[in-house]
Amino acid sequence: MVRMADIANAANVSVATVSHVINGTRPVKESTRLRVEAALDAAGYRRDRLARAMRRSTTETVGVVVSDPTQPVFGQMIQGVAKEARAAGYAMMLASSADDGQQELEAIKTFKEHRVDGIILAEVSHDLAGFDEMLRPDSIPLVLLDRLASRRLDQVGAETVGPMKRIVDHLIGNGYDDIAIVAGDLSVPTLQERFEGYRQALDAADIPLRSDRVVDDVRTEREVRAAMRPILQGNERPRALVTSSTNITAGVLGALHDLDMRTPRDVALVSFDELPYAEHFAPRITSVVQPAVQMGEHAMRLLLRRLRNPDAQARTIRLKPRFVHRQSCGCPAGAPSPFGD
Amino acid sequence: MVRMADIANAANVSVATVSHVINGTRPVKESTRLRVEAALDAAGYRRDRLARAMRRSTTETVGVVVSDPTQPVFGQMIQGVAKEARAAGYAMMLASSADDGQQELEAIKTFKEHRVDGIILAEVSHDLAGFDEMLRPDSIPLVLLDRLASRRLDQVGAETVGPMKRIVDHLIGNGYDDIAIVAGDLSVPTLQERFEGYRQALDAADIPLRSDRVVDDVRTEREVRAAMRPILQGNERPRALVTSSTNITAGVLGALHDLDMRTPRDVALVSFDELPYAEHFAPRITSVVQPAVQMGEHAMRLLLRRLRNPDAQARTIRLKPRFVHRQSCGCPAGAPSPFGD
DNA sequence: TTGAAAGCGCTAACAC
DNA sequence: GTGTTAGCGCTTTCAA
Repeated sequence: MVRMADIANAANVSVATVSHVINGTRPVKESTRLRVEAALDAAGYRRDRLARAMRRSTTETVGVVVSDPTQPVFGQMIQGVAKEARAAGYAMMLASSADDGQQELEAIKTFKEHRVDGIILAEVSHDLAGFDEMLRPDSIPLVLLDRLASRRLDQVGAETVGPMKRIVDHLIGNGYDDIAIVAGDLSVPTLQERFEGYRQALDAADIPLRSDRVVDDVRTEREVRAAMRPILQGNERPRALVTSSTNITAGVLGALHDLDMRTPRDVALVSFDELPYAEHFAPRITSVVQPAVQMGEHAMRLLLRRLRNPDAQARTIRLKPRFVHRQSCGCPAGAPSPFGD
Repeated sequence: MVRMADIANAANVSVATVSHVINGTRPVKESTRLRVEAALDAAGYRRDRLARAMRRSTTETVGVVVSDPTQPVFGQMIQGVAKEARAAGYAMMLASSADDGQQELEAIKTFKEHRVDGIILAEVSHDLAGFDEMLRPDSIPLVLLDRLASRRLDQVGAETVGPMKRIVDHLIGNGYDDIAIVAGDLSVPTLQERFEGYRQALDAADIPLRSDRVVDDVRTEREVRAAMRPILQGNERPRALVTSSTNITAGVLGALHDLDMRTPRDVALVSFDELPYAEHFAPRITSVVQPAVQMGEHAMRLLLRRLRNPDAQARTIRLKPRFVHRQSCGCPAGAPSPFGD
């Protein structure tokens, strides 16, 4: 690699002048500047961000931890972060945690060793040990994405309770009064919130909450699939289902397939989170869609703001999801979307 | 951050000794070692990879460029790279190129500024300017993923011609003799190869290649959707379709939906590349599935090998895709998979 | 078995 | 308007 010293030699100036030409950090006589720029060009000089970071103690790099980059929603968040990072001249380091608190901590430590300026945690494990340490004000700037925690932290998520209530309301408005929720692991805060939306919708409609209509403590697609089979069989089955995440929806679809059941004919379905390419496939599932790309963008912007102003007050941003009205909720075909989009 | 010098002070040794204790780079007397380790622990020392990289001129970081992280197949590749990188103690920088040669070059330059040890290009733009420069032996180690180029480079891809031929053979074996291919942009090498597989299958079956059965020069899902409508209308329509990528398949599904057509009833369909969660949805599309995670793993391993041995001979790895036999190809239900899986 | 010190490439304080 | 130089935190050579 060609260094500043080489350029300085070629242009007959000091390294200081070269540095100032490159960074525009102090006035340089026109003729000198041109000479330096010519030398820079001729040599194909590229700055060494390592040395620069060393000296300035800022790497202009952010670390992003996601639980699973193969899930489209995380790909979208990554995309959003990457876009804003690039615009601000930041590089992005990425690590995958497999939703495991241990690996997540590991990744954070590695990021710190690399002296990233800040960290974005897309879907922090809810059981993250050493979480308190992150709250220490002298710790590295941190933004939480998707799964939120303390309001003392910068964080970006989607609205959950309201939208979930709204799609359950929609089912109720369609005449369903026996609605089950496949809620997933209720110790996860976001899933807990989605359940809360369901609860509120039933409450508002004076429908009693029945524990045999709440499928919780299921984590994987496979578990959901297995758990749903007995529930969907027989005449006692619920007439409508609400699902709380992509994987859960996938598991439910698996169970429906196993039983050769159709939606909305045999059971109505609405889903929080959408499966990719969902618009092309049957069943066409009425869904709440999180604006994942924008969430990533906001997270990066929040981090940049914090880097510029370390003492800024912590901010929590909740973005509105979109409602996509399709057929699985059992509305008459061609009916206008009750969601106003 | 606590520095080595602090540890050296605390343990009453020189920084050299601290360094050697941490890295195990020279024998240290047991008692000294214990004292240093105690001090390390007490202070919660974490090494500074920046300073280390500065001195050793290796960052133990790799750069990955993908064209679009929201596409599951790239998420999978990223996952594979991340896993192997972590196992080898490497950090991963990620940039998204939007399949644009300009942004791709930009990302590569930024990576070089950050002095990454090597770069993985997942789906290099086929029009990448300055490509020759990468072939220069003094350039930074590089591995191509998915879209391959010169055999003088390390690269990892999936087999294409053979598998494509095989699924077209499968259609032919099912009695279809009027098969169209939705080939996408044939200036993209991987898509060109897939087309070649189609051509070979027709050739082997003595079916003439008709230019009105080749839909090329379509790039986006939207373009495919629009282009397919006239082709699918009327009685002259092909009886079977082969699609060359996820986006193309999505566009075809859109067109089928627009025309209220079903597969395999109105037209049979097989797809190269699979849409995520495809197993849960109708139509259930017979597909060739690339082992994207393993491709990512191999790419990282190839890069590590090159870093250890810069003079190793360039290697091209082609992984076998899986065949997933479903209903869209029009085989009788319950027929055994002709693919032997 | 250990320590002193040079130096990786840059930025910025200070001097002229 | 420009140059000299200390120093960021580490690794590693040389010397003891």
